Formats: sequence, structure tokens, C-alpha cells
Amino acid sequence: MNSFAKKQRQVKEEAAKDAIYEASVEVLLEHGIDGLKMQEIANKAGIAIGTLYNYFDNRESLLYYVDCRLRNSGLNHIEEIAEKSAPADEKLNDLVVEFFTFCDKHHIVFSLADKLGLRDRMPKDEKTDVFERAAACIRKIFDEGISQKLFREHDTNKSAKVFFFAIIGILETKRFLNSESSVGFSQDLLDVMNTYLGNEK
Amino acid sequence: MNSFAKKQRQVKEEAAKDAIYEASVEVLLEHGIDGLKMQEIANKAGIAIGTLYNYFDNRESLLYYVDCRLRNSGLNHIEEIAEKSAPADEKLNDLVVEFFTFCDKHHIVFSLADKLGLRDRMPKDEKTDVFERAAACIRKIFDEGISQKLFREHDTNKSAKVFFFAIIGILETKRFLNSESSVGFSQDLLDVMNTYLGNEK
Amino acid sequence: MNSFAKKQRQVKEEAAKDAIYEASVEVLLEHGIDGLKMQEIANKAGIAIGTLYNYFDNRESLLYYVDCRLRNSGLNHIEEIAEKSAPADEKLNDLVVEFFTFCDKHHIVFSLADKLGLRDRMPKDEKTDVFERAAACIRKIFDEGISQKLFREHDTNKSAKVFFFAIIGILETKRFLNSESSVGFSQDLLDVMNTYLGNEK
Amino acid sequence: MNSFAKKQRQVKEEAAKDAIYEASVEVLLEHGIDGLKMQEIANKAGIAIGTLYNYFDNRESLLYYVDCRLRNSGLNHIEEIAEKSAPADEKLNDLVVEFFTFCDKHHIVFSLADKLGLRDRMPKDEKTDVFERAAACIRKIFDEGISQKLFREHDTNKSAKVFFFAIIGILETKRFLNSESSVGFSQDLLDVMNTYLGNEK
DNA sequence: AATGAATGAGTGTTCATTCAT
DNA sequence: GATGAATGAACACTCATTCAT
Repeated sequence: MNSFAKKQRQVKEEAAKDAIYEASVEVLLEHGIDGLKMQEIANKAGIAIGTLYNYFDNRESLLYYVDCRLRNSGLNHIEEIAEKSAPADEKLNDLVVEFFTFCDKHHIVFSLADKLGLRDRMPKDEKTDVFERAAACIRKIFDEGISQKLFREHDTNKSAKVFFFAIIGILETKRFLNSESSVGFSQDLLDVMNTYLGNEK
Repeated sequence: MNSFAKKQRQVKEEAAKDAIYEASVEVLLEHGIDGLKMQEIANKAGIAIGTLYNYFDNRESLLYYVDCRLRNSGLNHIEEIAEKSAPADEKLNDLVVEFFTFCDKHHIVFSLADKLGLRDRMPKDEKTDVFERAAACIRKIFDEGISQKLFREHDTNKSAKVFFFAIIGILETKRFLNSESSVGFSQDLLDVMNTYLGNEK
Repeated sequence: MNSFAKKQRQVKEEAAKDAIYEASVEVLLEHGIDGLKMQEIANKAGIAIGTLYNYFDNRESLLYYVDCRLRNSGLNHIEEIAEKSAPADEKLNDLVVEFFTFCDKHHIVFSLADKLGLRDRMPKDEKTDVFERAAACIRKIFDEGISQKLFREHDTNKSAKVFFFAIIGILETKRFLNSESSVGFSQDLLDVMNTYLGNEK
Repeated sequence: MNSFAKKQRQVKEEAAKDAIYEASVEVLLEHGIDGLKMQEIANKAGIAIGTLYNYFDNRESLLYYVDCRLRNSGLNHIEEIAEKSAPADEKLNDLVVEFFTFCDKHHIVFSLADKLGLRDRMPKDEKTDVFERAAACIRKIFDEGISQKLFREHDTNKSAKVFFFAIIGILETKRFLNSESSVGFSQDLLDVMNTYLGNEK
């Protein structure tokens, strides 16, 4: 097969998967997890049911794909923030704000797999990697803050993890409380962390 | 109707609900959330499926009941610990250890409602109350720690919430990673908190 | 559980299976094998689709049951004839006539399993047994015919098998030709066999 | 249209049909009747699925074509044997051996139409013709045997049919029993027939 | 003529819920 | 009150067929 046709097909496939991904996320936001039926996804994507099965072996595969992209999307978001050149305390603040903004939109991002029973699908390595990437972002900011003399010296590895846990906990709690905003909670988190980090501002 | 018969009936009803609750938890642990079928619950409880509907209007009601009891069970657990007379730092440690032990067993306790789509079922007040009770336990320990001169003075309201968030985050992360133990994570949390609280031990 | 209730339930179960069996056969005769859908069977039996699954694990189980009963029904039929006290030549004639009459009604009797892809479902022993039972009937008649001096002495084991093969072959051919009657073919068979058996009548 | 182009197209069409036929048979042998899907056939033939529909109106047409060719192939096989110049008893033996060898390979040859629900598709004349051709081969051998004084005089029309029925019956039985070899059965048939035919060898 | 992605009607199966006994 | 067989809507998935390229 010539390489051009091959490339073209791949592009088409990606476009289709994109459409399915976006349709899935829309359905998820509109009808919740219980509304995530193949028919519903197909409808929203404007394609036939059968077409879904041209791109994914079965429902589980499709949802796994959606879950991974969604998660990556979130991770990229916070990694971008961590890369910015800005004072560490500002970046920390941004990270929290942006993260919650993102999750307010895709409020299922870190628990989709779990709810869909896809936990066993993802290889352990990959899971660990997700966790490490997220924690690394925070740690990087903490380390920068220390070099910038904004934060006091401390074990940034541990504190980054704990900070991450607290963010996840806030997301969960927020979801549980069904509360529209997590501003109060995230502010509490930032306050406590600033104290902990010795950030006087 | 005479009061004795009424009482008797109530006792019987409670006994039945107990059995159903316990059966549900067993099924949950054995077959996971996907195995939580009415038939399965009835089998495990040793009653007919129709009987379930004498005590609960429908599946959702039953699961809501189970979820509430399960959550209360967890809360009582940590409240007991918070009531103990012991040094605050020891109690804090115990709380974390006990809480994770409990959740290792009933690892669904705080997310059952969510997964079952029961979020909208619980009145907002009650949800808030759950959160407040949990946070109050921690706050109580922090306050005691301050009186006992074990912890430094600080805004215990905020720190208790953050501590709680971190615990929930660890649970979530642990579930996500499917990792058997959360010892490492909870130790990180305790280390960070002890630093934060100025607990020198 | 008391034995009466147990018995009663079994009777009910049998009745239900009977109804399903008969409905299946009717559907088979009416719509052919391609019309043998669960919905169709349920409709014909006057029950709900779900009810079918109270008595059979899945479509395959149901069809296997139908197939076995149908086959047994045919075997019993010819075994009855073989048991009759009558001259062997008459019995041989009856067997052929009755067998084809039966198969005209249930013209799928010996090939249902095959068409439904159930071949692998039946244990080899059972299959062999079916064949042996059928052949034994014929052999019995041949042996009687020899004692009655109606047939000449010969290896009845072999000839019974060959006779059976010819019957099956006629059934197949008939089915292939879609011809309404097999009278001509079975008469040919009887003629040839009578010559072979030395039956002068 | 010029005749050359016409011819060329026909040749191409035949080549394509050949490929499709062979692919179908391969798929049949590899995946069984349930695996006989249009996609599978196209894959095996190395063409696109849409191309199948350039040569056949629909699945049924294709399978009908395959079935006819397969059957003809079998018939040609035994007709060749019947044409051979060799002693009749030897030819009879060969016919049986070769026929079963052929059917061991294409063990569906005589029942494919039936299983695929194509029975109604074949014109009655053609079906009768198939049967007549097969019977004629055997009859020819019987007639030759009589001229060669190998077999006794008898109604070869009837006996040829019965012999044919028995062969078909053996095939069916064999298929039903899923037994690897039909040597025993066909030997029984030959023994009985030799006795019947008065062939002393 | 060849392609193969898109189509969508059709099927087996599940399971919460009902109700006659 | 207890039972559990009956119910049937709902869903994932298949595959022959079409048609734009």
C-alpha cells in the first residue's frame, strides 16, 4: 500500500476517534455515566452505532480510550502550568485554580476509569506514571520555590504527594457534596500550604 | 393497634434490614459493584427477592440505606478514636491507621453513593453533615494537641479540612493504583502534618 | 424445604419446559431454523422472553434440550415398533413407514443439532448411544426374522447398520429434494432389503 | 462491443469467481459455517468486501454458487470413477473409498445448501438431476458388474438408489458422531452389498 | 472495476420490579 | 408477610449491504 493513502487513512481514523471522544465527553456531561450508552455516543457523534465498532472493539475499549485522553488532557494542563516561568507561589496558586477549573468542566477526570470498572484495564506502570507525573509537577514548583527563597527548605517529595492527595480529596469531596464551587476548599488548601511552606505573602 | 405488636413488628423490620445490609456489604466485597444485584443480595441474606421489596421501595432505596449505614459506620469509627483519652499526636496517628484499615476492608465506603449514582438522593444537609463530622473529629484532635502543647497554635478548622482532604485523596489514589497498602502514603501525610503542626516527636 | 412443594415446583418446571419444547418445534416447522429466535419461541409459547431464561441458561441450552427430546421421541417411536409382537417382516415394514411418518412431521429430527452447531455439545458417548439404539432396533427385527425363518441367516449387525444408513440417507435425500413423500424411496429400500434378507413374501 | 473485450471480461469474471469460490471453501473448512462471513471470504480471497458484490448479488447468491460448484465437484469425482475401465467390483470399492475421501475433505458437500437455507433456491429439476447423476454412476457399475458376470442379475435401478442412500446415511451418521473415519461403516456397506450382489470375492 | 468505511435493523441476554399464590 | 416465577424494556454487539471515492 502506498504511504500516502496509509497516512490519509490514519488521519481519517484519528478524526473519527476525535469525534467519538468529544461526543463521549459531551454525553458524559449531559447524561452522566449512566447515559453513556453506545447509542447515545453514536447519536451525539452523528454516526451510526456500527461505526463505533470500526474504531473500538467494544464499549470497554472505547471508554478506556476516552478515559486515557481525558486524564492526559488534565495532566498536560497542569504540566503546562508547572513549565511556565513565573514565581513558584504564583504558579502553585495557578495550578490549583486551573486544575479545579478543568475539573469543574470534566469533573470525572480522575475517577472515570474507576466508575466504569476500567481499573484493571490500565497497566500498573501507566497508573503509577500518571500519579508520578502529577506529583512531579507540584514538586517542581516546590523546588523552584525553595531556590527562589519563597519557600522554606523541606522534603518536597513528600509534601508534593500530600498536596496532590489533598487536591484529589477536594475533588472527591466536592463531587460528594455536589457543591458548585471548590473555591473555599482550595483556598483552605493554599492557606495551609503557604503556612507549611513558610510563604509569608 | 396495640403497642406491643407494633414494637415487635419494628424489631422484626430492623432485623430484616440488618440482614439485608450485611448481605449487601458481603456481596459488595465478594462480587464488586457489578455483582450487587437484587438477586445476589437476596440469596446472601437468605430471603426471597420479593421480600427485599417489603423493606425497600426499590434498588436505589436499598443501596442508599446500605450506603448511609456504611458511611456512618466509618464515621463512628473515627469519632470513637477522637473521643479516646490519649495524647493528640497518638490519636492522630491512630485515626489515620484505623481509617485506612477500615477502608481497606470497606474500600468503597466513601464513593459508593457516587458510583451507584445516588449522589442526588442524599439531602445536601446530610452530606454536609457527613463532611462536618469527619472534619470535626480531626479538628478536635488538633485542638486537643494545641491545649496539650503538642501542636503549635494555628487555624485548626482549615487544617482539619485539608488533612481530611488528603486522607480522601490517598484513598482515591490508592484505589486508582490498586495498590495493596497505603502505608507509605499515610506515613508521608503524617510526616508532613507533624512538621506543619510543629510536633517534634 | 418440604417434599411436596419441591415436587410441585418440579412439575411446574416440567410443564414449562414442555411448553417451550412444543413452541420451539412449532416455530421450527413454521419458520424454519432461521425463524428459531428466542422472541419467536417466547411468543409461540405465550410467555415472556425473560421466562425462557428461567428454564435455560441460553439459546444453545434451549435448542440442545429441544434437539435431545426430539431425537428421543423418534427413537422411542421405533423402539416401540421393535418391541411389538408381530412377524419380523411386518415389523420391518412398519418401522420404515412409521419412521418416515414421524420424520415427515419432524423432518429435522436427526440433523437439528448439526444445523444448530450443537454437535460438540452432545457427549460422544451419548451420540454413540443414539446410533446404537437405532441400529439395535433394526438388528432385533432381523434376528427375530431369522428365528422365525422369515429371513435367511446372515450378519445382522452389519445389515442393521446398513439398513439404518439407508434410512438416514433417504431422509437426507428427501430433504434435499424437498419432495413431499418418501414412499417411493422407502419402498425401494424395502424391496432391496427383502431380497437381501431372502424374504420371499 | 467488440467480442475480444467481451471475452476478456468474461475470463476475468471467471477468475474472480474462482478465487471467491476457493476462498469460500477454505473459510468453510477453517471456520465452519458460522465463520462463513462476507468479510472472511473477502479477506481470504484477497479482495475488498465490496468487490464480492460485483460478482454476486448478495450472500445467498454467492453461497448458492459455492454450493453448486462444490456439489458438481463431488459428482464429477464419482462420475470419473464410474467411467474408468476396470472390473465393476473394484470400481464399486473405489467409488466408496474416493467418495468418502472427498467428503472427508469437503464434509459439507451434500448438506451445505440445507444448512445455509438455500434449499428453496435450487430449481427442483436441478436437484433431481443431482440425485439422478449420482445414482446413475452406481447403477452403471452395477450394470457393468452384471455383464461381467461379477454380480447377479437384479433391479439395478433400485439397488443403486439404496446404495446411494446408504452412502449419504453414512456421511450423516459420521458427521453426527463426529468420528474421524468412516472406514468401518463403508466396509460394512461394501460387505452387505457384495453379499446382495452375489459377489463372491 | 475496486475499495472499505458507514450503516442500522436485528439478536441474545440481563435484571429490577411485580403479583398471584 | 414471604415467595420466586414472570415480565419486558433496555443494551451491547453483529454483519450483510451500500455508496462515495
